Amino acid sequence: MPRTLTAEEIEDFRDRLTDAATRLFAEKGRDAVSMRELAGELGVSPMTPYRYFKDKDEILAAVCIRAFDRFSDALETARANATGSAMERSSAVGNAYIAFAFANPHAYRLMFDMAWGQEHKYPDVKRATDRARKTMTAHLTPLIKQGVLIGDPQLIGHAYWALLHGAIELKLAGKLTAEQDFDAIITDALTALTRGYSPKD
Amino acid sequence: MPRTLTAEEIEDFRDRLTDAATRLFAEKGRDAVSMRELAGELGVSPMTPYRYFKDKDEILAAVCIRAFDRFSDALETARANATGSAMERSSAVGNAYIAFAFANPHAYRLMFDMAWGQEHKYPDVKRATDRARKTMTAHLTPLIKQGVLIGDPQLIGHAYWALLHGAIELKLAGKLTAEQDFDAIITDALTALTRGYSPKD
DNA sequence: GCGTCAAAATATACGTTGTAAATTTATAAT
DNA sequence: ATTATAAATTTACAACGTATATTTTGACGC
Repeated sequence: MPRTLTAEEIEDFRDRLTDAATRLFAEKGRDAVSMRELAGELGVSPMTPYRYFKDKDEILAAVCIRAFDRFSDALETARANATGSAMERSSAVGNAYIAFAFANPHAYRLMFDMAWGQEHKYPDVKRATDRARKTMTAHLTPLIKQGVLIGDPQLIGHAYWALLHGAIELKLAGKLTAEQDFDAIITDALTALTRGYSPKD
Repeated sequence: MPRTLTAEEIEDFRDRLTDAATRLFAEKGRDAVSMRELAGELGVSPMTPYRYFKDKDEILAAVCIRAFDRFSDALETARANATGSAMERSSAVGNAYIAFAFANPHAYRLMFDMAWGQEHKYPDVKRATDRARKTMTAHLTPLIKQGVLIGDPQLIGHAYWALLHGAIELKLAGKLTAEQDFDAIITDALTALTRGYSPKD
């Protein structure tokens, strides 16, 4: 009988390949990295990755999931380390969101490019997304409980999410010029949105 | 002496090819349409488009510019046809924005995918973007003049832009589930943002 | 009208891609 | 040691964008 790969060996290979893919995608973008280059990075022949991943998309999905998890980690850490009022701690989460996106633009883009209407193919992507969603909305509950913000936490969370995501995408896509400064826009818009969700006066 | 193409003939071919590309990209997405298929659509050999466009990216840029122009047209038409208060007419522009994005998801994505940090290569893309930017902010000026909204029109315009764009991208990327309904989110968020930019009570 | 010359169009070809299929290598059980 | 087979590699293929080579075409001087 031949040697068979253990679950740990499989997991280890997948991890190493996902790490390499994450690094290379971050440097050059998704389409600029070939399967051959990816395999070469691990010192194996071009077809070996296909024993561990169905195809390139599945590797992409793994990178996407990892990115979402690092993202969630970053937000949770930011919140855990933040001090001050509930509002200040929530701001720290927002800042961490922005910092992650600009520190990892390719990964950030991949997180929202994966699937495009076929996310059902990779349920783990959905799981990672849902974790991030919870992370992004959880910190709002205290604010609403305290009456600092008024409304449905889910709706408020997604409003902030959409605003941050949109501003970041505009910036990454080069749609904001020097005059349309990202920091000025996001500061102003976050202030307005927060004011809109605040109680009267 | 051989026959040489007139400026109109060149323009005509470019138009026809851009139209075909727009249609095919809309159906199948950018990467699913090959140069060979594109040429076949016009009944010419695979290399003929290269006499009229430098490469596939330049065709993409042309499609992107056309999309931005149709987009600007749609917003301007919506505003021109809208009746009621300045606020109601601005809402019509927002609705037209959303309608365009969901009616032309691939074109919409292409508008914000083009370039990614190398938009300087296609100055016409920037021109088309700037027209859209003006269209999106122009209708806010009356609102500010009337005191319905308070703030810098550029900043307010980009806040709405970011919010709409972000929510649309989240929806198109499949990040909003049934429970996280797009209409509920965008309605709530737009209301809050508008309230945030409104004078005190 | 006819050969001529260059623009326009096409045909061919190349390197690269993702990956299917065929082949080789390596190892656990007999 | 032989054998069976998982794992890895090699080979191969179709499709891609496009560079280069070739053919077609039509306006000009004669």
